[in-house]
Amino acid sequence: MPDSTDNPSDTTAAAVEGKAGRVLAPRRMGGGRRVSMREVAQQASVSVATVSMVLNDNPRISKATQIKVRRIIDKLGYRPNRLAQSLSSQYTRVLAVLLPPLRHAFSDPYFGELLSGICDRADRLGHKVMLESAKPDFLRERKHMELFERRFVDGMFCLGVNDRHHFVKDFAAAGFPMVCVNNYFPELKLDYVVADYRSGAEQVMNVLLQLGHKKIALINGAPEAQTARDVYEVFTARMQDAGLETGEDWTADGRFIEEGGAEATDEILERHPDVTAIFAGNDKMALGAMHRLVELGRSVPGDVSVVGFDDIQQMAFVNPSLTTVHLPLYEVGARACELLVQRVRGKTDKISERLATHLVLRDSTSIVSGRG
Amino acid sequence: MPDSTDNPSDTTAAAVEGKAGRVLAPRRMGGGRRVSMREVAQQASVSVATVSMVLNDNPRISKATQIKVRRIIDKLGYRPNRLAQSLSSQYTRVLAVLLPPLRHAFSDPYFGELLSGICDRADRLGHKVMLESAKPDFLRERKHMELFERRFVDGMFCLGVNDRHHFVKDFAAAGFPMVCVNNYFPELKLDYVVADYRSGAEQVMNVLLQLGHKKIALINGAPEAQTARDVYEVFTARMQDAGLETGEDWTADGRFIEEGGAEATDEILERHPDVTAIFAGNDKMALGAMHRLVELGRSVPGDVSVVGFDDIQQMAFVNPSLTTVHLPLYEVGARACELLVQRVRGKTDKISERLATHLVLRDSTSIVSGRG
DNA sequence: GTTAACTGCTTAAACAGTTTACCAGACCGT
DNA sequence: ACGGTCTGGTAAACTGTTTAAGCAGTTAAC
Repeated sequence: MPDSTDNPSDTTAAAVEGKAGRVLAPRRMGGGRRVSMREVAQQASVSVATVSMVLNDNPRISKATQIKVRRIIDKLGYRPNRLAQSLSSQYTRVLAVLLPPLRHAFSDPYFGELLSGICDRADRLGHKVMLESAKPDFLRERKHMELFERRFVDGMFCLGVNDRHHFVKDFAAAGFPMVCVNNYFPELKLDYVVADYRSGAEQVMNVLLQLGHKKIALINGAPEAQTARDVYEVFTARMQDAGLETGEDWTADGRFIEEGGAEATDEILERHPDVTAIFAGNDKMALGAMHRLVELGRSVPGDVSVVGFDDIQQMAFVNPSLTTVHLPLYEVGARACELLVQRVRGKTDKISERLATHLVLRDSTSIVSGRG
Repeated sequence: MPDSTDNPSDTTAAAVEGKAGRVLAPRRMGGGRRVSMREVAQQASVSVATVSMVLNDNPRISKATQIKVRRIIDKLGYRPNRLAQSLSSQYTRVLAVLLPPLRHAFSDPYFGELLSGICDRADRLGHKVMLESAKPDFLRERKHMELFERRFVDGMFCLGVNDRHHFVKDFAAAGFPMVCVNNYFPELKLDYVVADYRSGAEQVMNVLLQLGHKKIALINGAPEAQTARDVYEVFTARMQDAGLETGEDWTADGRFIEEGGAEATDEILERHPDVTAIFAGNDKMALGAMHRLVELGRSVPGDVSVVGFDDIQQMAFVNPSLTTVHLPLYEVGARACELLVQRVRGKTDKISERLATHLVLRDSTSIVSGRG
């Protein structure tokens, strides 16, 4: 297929291309001729300062000049260069989202929902969003600080952080706006927006106890996260309140992933074959648990009820559909974005919010079976 | 705060500040004192041009000066301001990802995987990634062009685009680097990287036919996408090759979502209650189909085999685990990123690639049942 | 009728780098 | 001793905005 002559005998195509008598000449690729404020000013017979003020709706410009300049702007198709704007003004109007360096973190619907909320709201507030992954190298080279120091961004969202991530303190120390999204650090005084994990866990325990379950296990993820500890505490407290057996051996770590949920299920079944309900700290672990249970010949919810947490998209469509706690992740992201923008604009008082959660009853839970 | 006397009782600070008796005074929050190239130059007793050349490893700088300047840079903790860098140089080193305006697009693992690949590779290549959603307003206001014109970005990825998205032509017309990620336009000569949908579909058809299926239905998404048409064409061709019944009524639109997959399944069952296999154009529709089948009392794969497409994360853990075509979405994203960066750097010859796909056999498929 | 305030715009100094053109001194051959 | 080529560096122009300070001309105040 060596086709050295391109488009032979094609005389019409170029003309057909249409619109603006093409053949835009050699000017460097990247679009025609860039128009600067200078040229607008010249054509309008005013100074660049005037053009700038017109663009910023400065009231010191007369109506007449406004219109005259705007007309020229439209005529020339002028677009202000935002690098220059940001350089001389205070703001970049860009926010960064720092994601944990998990394998393919973006494809996790949990982070996806948060991200959706952040991006949509940022857009509405006139901000751009930049993505970063908190890899070890990234942090070691202090790139998270560089983002601010080199004026890439005005503010930062931290997702999926926990007590082991000491870098979260750096931002506050340097005075850079940052908000933790869906996690918090009671002792650190950082800005945050979270879903109400405690309330969600309470609702789960209520329904499981009401269904008559007495042998309930908890599969949880990183205990380094305050939200995970919240769930654990509620679980333990409610079991004790009900006078039921609890403790370390009724808990297993599922690392917040499907495989982990499956393995944790093995552990639990080994220690307590008579378990009748499993409460998982997120939906992915719940899915792993259900999968393993079915593999081992236990029916869900017939033999064992399973409850998840997060309410990510697919969970309404797995078999059986999963009972879970709906977290308003989209809203958490959106709200975090609003608060961060306020911070960037100079708001100084403490910023934190807790959004309500609610249980979604589906088919993975049922009244305890005979032997329970 | 009327402070008519400037810097009262401050005799030393002003002198220390250096250069132009500054009076930087109440420096706004956002980290301590920002160091500029100027100050590095002064302390090192060289010109700013020299400092700039040191930073850019210009060979015209002597080893001695290199070291001297770098020492000062480290001492002062100087970080070049990238707004100024981008303003005077050619590049911003930022790429944009344009996502379709689907409800909560980010939480779709399909886009997530592509995004992961893009971001990881961009990071390695020294580029930042910005997120945008192609909402109607966004396009109407030509914000997709503004991103380039206002020098926000050097290049752009388009995800989830199809023939209805006329804006994809705008980039090429204006000479802005853009690459289509996992879709393509045979007649448009745009840069793209795709997974090999045809080969994937061939593999699916091979296995279904080998398992003895004769009544096979296809649930597909937007026929406006070339990749979807590829799947459809292979499906039809292979059915005809095998002398089996095919046609419009053996196909249904599932809009690429779970609900759509479920509804499409209803349609198909109504038209052909004797169907023994369903081939879905993506995993979400396959999940919806399985859910509906089970709901209606048909067992998977006992009564009906189901095959998906994409191989998104959770599909190994649903019940039954889904047989599907693995698309190397992460690699597609990563490769697209490499190609886009080449384009940005001036590469001019056509850029396009097709990455291999392979079938992943799991538990949602089996040999055709008795009556088949 | 002079001073004061306001209007509407301009000038020029930031902002923080890159890059081109030039220049002084060292080195070299004749 | 003199012109030519390197070397390593500098000064200045340039990127495209914002914004503080300044300045005519008009109006209002006393």
